[in-house]
Amino acid sequence: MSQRNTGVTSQVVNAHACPVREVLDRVAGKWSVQILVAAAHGPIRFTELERSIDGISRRMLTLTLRNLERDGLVTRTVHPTVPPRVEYELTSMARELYATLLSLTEWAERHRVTIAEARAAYDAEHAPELLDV
Amino acid sequence: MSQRNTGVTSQVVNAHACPVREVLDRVAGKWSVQILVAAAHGPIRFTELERSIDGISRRMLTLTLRNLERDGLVTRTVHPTVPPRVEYELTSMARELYATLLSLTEWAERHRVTIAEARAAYDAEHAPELLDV
DNA sequence: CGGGATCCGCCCCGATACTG
DNA sequence: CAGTATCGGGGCGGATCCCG
Repeated sequence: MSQRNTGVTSQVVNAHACPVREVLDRVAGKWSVQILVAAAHGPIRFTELERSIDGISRRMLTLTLRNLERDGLVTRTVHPTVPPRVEYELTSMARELYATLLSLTEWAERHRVTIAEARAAYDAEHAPELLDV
Repeated sequence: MSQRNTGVTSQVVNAHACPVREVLDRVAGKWSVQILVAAAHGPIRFTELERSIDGISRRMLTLTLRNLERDGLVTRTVHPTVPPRVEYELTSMARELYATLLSLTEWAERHRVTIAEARAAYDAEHAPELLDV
């Protein structure tokens, strides 16, 4: 099967499942969201993305951009100038998605502390048994 | 460092980054969302989850539930009856998250066709070069 | 400048078997 | 019924080098 790999396992299998997975398969990659954020305010060049994201490798930047382009979330425009100039821009579809992600951001910030506490409590409850005795 | 693995790489590194990643790290797992969906309407037993999700292994069901529990998204209640009876239930925090996921669902369904077309176009444009010559 | 190609480690997840 | 333990594959992502 000549199906390309987009980032998270199995497109085919989960197709029938809830559509949320479709979104997640597209956005759950380690860098996808940060790229969308960085490109949210207008066209941006490859190197600008590379510097603004911090920690990303050229490889992953390229791969993630390709996947986003493939899914119609970003457009890639090549300006055939002497030093090559490539600009990436969000599609309207991607800008809608970006807006939607904001409600997730909200949720995360509202419950960030609670989650941290829940983790600490869980770890305190389950880890010591290994060291204690 | 005794930090547990929750599903998607690096908690520490991305802590400073956008909080969306925090949510995704928690939900991007292959089964997390389906479990949240299955448990959305009320307490549900382990085996009920296992049967209602279809395709999930006992192992992954357990692991994903543990992570959700650790993050405070589900509660685990053990009834010490003769055949053991364990019920999982969403916390209010998780129900809020579930509601938020609905806007993602919407987005996915609105653009599902467009995305599929974008993919087909991209693949048609980039794949043939390998076979053609 | 904007990539592509390759090698490799790590973690996610599946399959199977065993337990209280 | 509700898990745990172990083995193993696959793919995501990092590092490095090379190209037009």
